[in-house]
Amino acid sequence: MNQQDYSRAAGGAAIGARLRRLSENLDADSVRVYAALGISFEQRWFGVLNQLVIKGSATVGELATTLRITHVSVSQTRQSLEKAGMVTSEFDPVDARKKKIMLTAAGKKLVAELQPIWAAFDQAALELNAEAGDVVASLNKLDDALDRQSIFDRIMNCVGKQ
Amino acid sequence: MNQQDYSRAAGGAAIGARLRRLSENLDADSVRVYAALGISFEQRWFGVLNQLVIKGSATVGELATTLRITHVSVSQTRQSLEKAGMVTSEFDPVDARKKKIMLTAAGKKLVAELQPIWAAFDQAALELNAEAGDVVASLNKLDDALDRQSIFDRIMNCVGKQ
DNA sequence: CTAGTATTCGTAGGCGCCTACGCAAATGTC
DNA sequence: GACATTTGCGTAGGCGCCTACGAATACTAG
Repeated sequence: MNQQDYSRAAGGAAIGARLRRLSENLDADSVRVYAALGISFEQRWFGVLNQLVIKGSATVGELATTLRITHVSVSQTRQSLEKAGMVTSEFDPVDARKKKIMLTAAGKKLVAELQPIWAAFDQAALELNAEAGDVVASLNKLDDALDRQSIFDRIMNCVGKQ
Repeated sequence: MNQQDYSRAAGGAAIGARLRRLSENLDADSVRVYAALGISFEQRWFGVLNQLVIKGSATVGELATTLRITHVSVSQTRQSLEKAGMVTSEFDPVDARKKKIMLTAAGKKLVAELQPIWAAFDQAALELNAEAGDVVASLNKLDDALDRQSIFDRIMNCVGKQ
């Protein structure tokens, strides 16, 4: 057996830990990439920054919905980006509860620097996906399966049947 | 397009976020399961507890290696388990640097209660895996591919080629 | 035996995300 | 117009994991 023994052997209850470890490894390597290229970029910025490039501007709530994370997380990312001078925000004149976020000049410059790196990510992801027998397709199916019935429901059913 | 649009469309740099979200969903549902069944159990205990069942006892370093996490994380989990009265620990008489961890009576009782739930997890995971077109096999291949060449190396290669 | 090195575990603080909760602005109801 | 409800965003604190660093014990040369 190889070094993935534990993850591969420990059964269903360990799958969460396995995915977490995988995502943390990806994040850690991403951080190394940005550091190696001398670009000051935090991993958590990606989603928001990427969306701002696409949409031009967006509110906290819109970003949360699109990125499928909480508005709290978006709010924290906004603060981080704002502190770093990459975005600015202003209250919507029509609805003062909403806060619109947009790129600054520095933010646009950063994004421009990031484009080739993100392209490299895409390329590497395609390679890896091919080597892994289209793991992305499997993840899509997994997401769909979880939409049909949550893990919670599935487990409670199994427990009930015992 | 469905609600996974963003993750599915945002390319390679978002795959980490996607996996993180997936693992967090799994963890969250697991917490709900234990809560619904009235069992006081923390998700991070799983790896250590599971290994102690298998091995009887183990040191911090051994657990870290087997679980493929840092000794720091194991140390923190040990403290949590010890505080909850599920394990005890003692220094190895032969090598006083090592700390041996073992289940208490309460810990063994907890593990006994958990067995049917972990079995349900296994069952649910098998179902899900079947629905997702053997996502576990793909993850195994992905781990193998990353062993061959890290994400970091792959991306730096791509960046260099541009 | 002693000095330097390696091993083992711990604390401090950070990551990106989360839930719980609070506040202010907008909306609906009477 | 007054009041409750809903909506949008924020703070506080927690999750499981991490890196950086430090302390104590064991090992290795000379």
